Amino acid sequence: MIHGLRKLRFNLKALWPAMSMNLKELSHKLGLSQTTVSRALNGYPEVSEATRARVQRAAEQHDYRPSARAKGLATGRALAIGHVIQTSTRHEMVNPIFADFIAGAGETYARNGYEMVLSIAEDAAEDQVYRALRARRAVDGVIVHAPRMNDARIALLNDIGLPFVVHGRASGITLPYSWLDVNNRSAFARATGFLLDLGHRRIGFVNGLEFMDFAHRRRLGYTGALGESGITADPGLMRSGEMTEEFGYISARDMLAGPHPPSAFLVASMICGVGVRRATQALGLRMGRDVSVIIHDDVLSYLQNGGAVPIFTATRSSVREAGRMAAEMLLQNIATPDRPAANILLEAELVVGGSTGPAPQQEAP
Amino acid sequence: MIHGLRKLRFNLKALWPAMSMNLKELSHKLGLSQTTVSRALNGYPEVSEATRARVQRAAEQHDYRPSARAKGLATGRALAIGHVIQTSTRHEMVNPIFADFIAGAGETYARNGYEMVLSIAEDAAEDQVYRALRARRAVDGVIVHAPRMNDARIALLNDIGLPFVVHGRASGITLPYSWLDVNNRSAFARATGFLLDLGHRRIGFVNGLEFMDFAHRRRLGYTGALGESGITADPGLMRSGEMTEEFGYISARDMLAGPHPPSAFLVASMICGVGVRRATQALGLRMGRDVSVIIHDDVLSYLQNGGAVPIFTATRSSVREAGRMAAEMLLQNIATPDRPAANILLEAELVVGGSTGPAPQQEAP
DNA sequence: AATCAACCTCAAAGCGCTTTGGATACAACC
DNA sequence: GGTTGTATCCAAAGCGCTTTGAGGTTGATT
Repeated sequence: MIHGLRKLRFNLKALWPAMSMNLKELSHKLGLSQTTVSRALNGYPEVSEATRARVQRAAEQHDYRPSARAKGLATGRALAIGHVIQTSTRHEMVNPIFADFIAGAGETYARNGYEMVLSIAEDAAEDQVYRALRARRAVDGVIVHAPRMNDARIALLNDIGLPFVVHGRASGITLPYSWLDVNNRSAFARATGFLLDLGHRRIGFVNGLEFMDFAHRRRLGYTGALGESGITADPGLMRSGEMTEEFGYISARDMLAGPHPPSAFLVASMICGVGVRRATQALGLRMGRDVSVIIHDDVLSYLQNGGAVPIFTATRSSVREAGRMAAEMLLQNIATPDRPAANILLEAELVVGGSTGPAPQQEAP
Repeated sequence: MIHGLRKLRFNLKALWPAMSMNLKELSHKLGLSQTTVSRALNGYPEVSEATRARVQRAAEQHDYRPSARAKGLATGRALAIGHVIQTSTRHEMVNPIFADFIAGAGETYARNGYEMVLSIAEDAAEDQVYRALRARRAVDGVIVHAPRMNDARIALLNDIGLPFVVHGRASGITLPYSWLDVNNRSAFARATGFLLDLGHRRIGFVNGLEFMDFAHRRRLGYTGALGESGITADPGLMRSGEMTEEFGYISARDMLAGPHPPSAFLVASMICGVGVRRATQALGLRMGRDVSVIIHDDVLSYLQNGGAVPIFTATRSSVREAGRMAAEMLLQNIATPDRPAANILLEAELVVGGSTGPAPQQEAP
């Protein structure tokens, strides 16, 4: 029985289709040593140009490509970058930004011969995922997504010595680390200021979950700008939650139903904005006239903010571009281990669309 | 100069942090051979339970995890599945479905100890990406996304002998292959029938790009159902394009502006549906009264179709669940190479929301 | 003719695991 | 006592690459 099992396994391996061309066979075909062929293909100078050309041609012809694992084993580098996506069972939400970020980062990896490996981390087991990634030498580094305030992952990764770049920042962490972030605070302060200039005084704020660092900073921007104009933020005008369409809808609907409804909204994302729009229209209000709305636009490829004329006035910053840049940063960190932590702070652009206008005149009571 | 370069490379490797615990060291610590430790950890019966327990405890304690590459090299399997995401430069669109599908598939992989590797394929170079994946033994199999009609990838993958499962199907391919698909044709036929039953006779169809197989089948469902009711599809009521919000908006706006506007729309996705809604509302029409709308809902986690009461009447099928199932299918195919091609056809559910209602009475001319 | 670079090329030793084909010890059986 | 199991364990041979340290060939220089 035991031996039967073993034999089965063995047979499986034997049945495996003839493995593709490998270095040994290729060098044999060429009448060269493996060393020479390897050197020729990896651009070492110890090989004559004539030989190199011959080798390269043969490699192409036989569609030879070195085995990723053998190469990795020999060189000690994985030539792969990890992205850990968190999918909590509580809120089964996949970050909608993820796909575009990945697409951007992927371009950078492809250009540099790196692979991208994705891991799913369920809730608490997150630490284990990073640890495992490191222990199995599965990746040379990771991108940390969606940092929370005081995010524990940063210390963890420093501890276990796995190079990383954070997309975003983590307030409360004092150690230096590499990050790339949008200036959420200034973006939302500016948007708030824009609404104030239009005469709005009661501005509803539909924010993301505020333990997320970006949401925290956005709130600071919002309250700060109000404060500078001598306005105290009204707790009744602030909502925080997972950024779904439904959340935008409910938040706006409830605020508009209150005794002192806002005349404008500051909204965390395009998707939320769609929900806010649904709420305003359900009440027969027109966006840009009766109610002004500013959203944050991540320039997601599948949810563009209109065509030539933006639908929403928005603070804009491409998450795909962020992906490209973050990946580049990480690859540099890996290539130069002693490099000090690098930081990039991107400023969002304010684009004016049809969703904002002067505050309606206050009706006499 | 050359030697300087070499030395640099060498030094880098030397500087590399002390590699984590490996089998050799662990077995030495335990006073056992590598064989025994390996067997103990991999559940072979030739090891006493006492030894196994001792080994497992030590492994945990030292956070030992076998190197993925060494293991892969030794076993001949990569323990990784590839997903190729296409990002054409023409239309810089990332498939919005992708993130949720991946999340579903990732759960399956995680449960089975597999990794997920993503590759970006730019336009034409797609073949090369699959070839490279195979030649470098980077993955044990791939999931094929977004198949087109007569998709050439299926023949290619069969050729190079890389196990795969298609998410969707490819009309025109006669060879058997494994796939998992939603019954798009019946779903759209049913939705069309639903609208016809409500008295709608002019039904606009906002479809995806029709060289995509799913869009092709949806169209067959739509025209088929119309045909059964003795209605010939009006070319002026059919649009096909990349499924963005803007596309939905423009399509609906233009059709509604025509001489014989439709009283209902069949729409390819939730995102498109949002655009259609924007168009109807811009014209002062109310969804569910003046204009009926049915969308296809992939149950994306970040774009749910409302809360308890669906916003849109929809044909519904969870893409995340599809990811889970497709991944399972692929893992089985890999485990049992001679297994005949498996197919799963999921039926979409029709959920009735607030976006549909009886056709408005025709006004007398 | 001898020497010396400069240029090519190679055999062999890892990288960290799995797997094969024994080896060893102990008990049980005839 | 010798044989046969049975339960444990091990040394060593790969897997496919890179890299080290050396060995050959040329052709030019003394």
